Amino acid sequence: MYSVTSLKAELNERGWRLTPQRETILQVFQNLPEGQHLSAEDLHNLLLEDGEAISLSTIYRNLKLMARMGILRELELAEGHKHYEINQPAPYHHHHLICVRCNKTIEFKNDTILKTGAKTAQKEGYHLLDCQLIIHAICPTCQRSLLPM
Amino acid sequence: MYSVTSLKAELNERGWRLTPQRETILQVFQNLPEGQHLSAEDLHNLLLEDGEAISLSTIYRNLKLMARMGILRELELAEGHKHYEINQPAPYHHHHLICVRCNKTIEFKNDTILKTGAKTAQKEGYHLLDCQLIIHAICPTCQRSLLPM
DNA sequence: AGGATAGATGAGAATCTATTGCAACTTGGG
DNA sequence: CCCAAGTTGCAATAGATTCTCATCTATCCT
Ligand SMILES: [Mn+2]
Ligand SMILES: [Mn+2]
Ligand SMILES: [Zn+2]
Ligand SMILES: [Zn+2]
Repeated sequence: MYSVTSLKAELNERGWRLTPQRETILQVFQNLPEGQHLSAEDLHNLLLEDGEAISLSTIYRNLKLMARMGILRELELAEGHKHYEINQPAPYHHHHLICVRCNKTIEFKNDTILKTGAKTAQKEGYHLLDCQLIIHAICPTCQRSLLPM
Repeated sequence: MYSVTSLKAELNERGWRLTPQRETILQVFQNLPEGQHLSAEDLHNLLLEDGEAISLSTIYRNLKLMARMGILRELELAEGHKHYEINQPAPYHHHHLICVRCNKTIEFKNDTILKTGAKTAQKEGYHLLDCQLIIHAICPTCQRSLLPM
C-alpha cells in the first residue's frame, strides 16, 4: 500500500513538502473501511474528534492536491459536495452505482473497465490519474415511493 | 430522437407540465453539435443571445429535472460547475477523458461499458438513468508545462 | 547544526454556483 | 371556460470551496 515514504518522495520531487497534516490525511484514508467515503467536512470532524485538528482550508487544499497526484479519488456521490477515497489499483479498484434520489451507493468491481480506461488514456498520451464508471440510477426503494421528484 | 411529444407524455404521466421553457431547453440540447456541453450559465447566455431568455432559476430547476428523468446527462467536466448534454442511446452514447489541469476533454465510445452499466443497475434493481466512464488524467500539454500544480 | 527560502498552514473574509420563498402566471383536466 | 396544482421570475439566501495574508516550517545549503 502507498506509503508515507513514497508520498514524501513524490512531493519533494515536485518541490513540495511532506507536512504532518498531509501525513495524517493519508493515514486516515488508508485506514478507512472499504465502502466508506469522506467529504472535506467529514474528514475535518473526524480529525476533531481524534484531537488531530487540521484547518478546513488545509483539508480542502490537500484533498485536491492528493487527488491530482492520483493518491485519492474524487467522487460525486451526492449533490453539493465531493467525497474522497483512497485510489487503489487492480484488485481493489471499483466503481459506483448511485441512486440520484437518496444517494444510496453500491460499489462494484470490473476489471475490463480499468483496462479500457488505461488504454484510452495511453492512446491519447494522457497520464492516467483515476478511472471510474458512474452509474446514475434510481434505487428500488425510491422507485416505489412515487415521488415528488 | 427524443421528441417534444414524448417529453410532454413523460411529464404529464408524473403530474408535471410541458412549458415553453422546457421545450426550448430540450431543443437547444437536441441541436447542440456533438462534443459540446453546456453549463447552466452557458445555456442562459445562449438563450439570451437568441432572444429566448429563460430565468436562471428555471434553467437550474429544469436541467436537474431533465437529468433525473434521464433526458440529459450531468457531467463534471470542470471544477465548480456542472455541464449537460443530451443523453443518447447506444451508437451515440460515449464517455469522457478529462485533463484535470486544463479541462481539455476527449470523448470516446465503448459499447461494452454501457452494457456493463445496464447489467449492474438491473442486477441491483436500480432504474438506469445514465452510465458514464470518467477518466481523470493529465493531457500531454499539461504534462510538459511542469507545473505550479 | 544554524540559517535562508520557498512552501504550507490557519483563520476568516470573499466568491460563486445553486437553491429557495413567494407572488403572479400557466398548464392540463374536467 | 374554470380551477387546482404546477411553474416561472426575481430577489434573497445558502453552502461549499477558494482566497488573502500573516505566521510558521520543511527542505536545502553551508
Ligand atoms: Mn468507493
Ligand atoms: Mn459528451
Ligand atoms: Zn434511492
Ligand atoms: Zn491539460
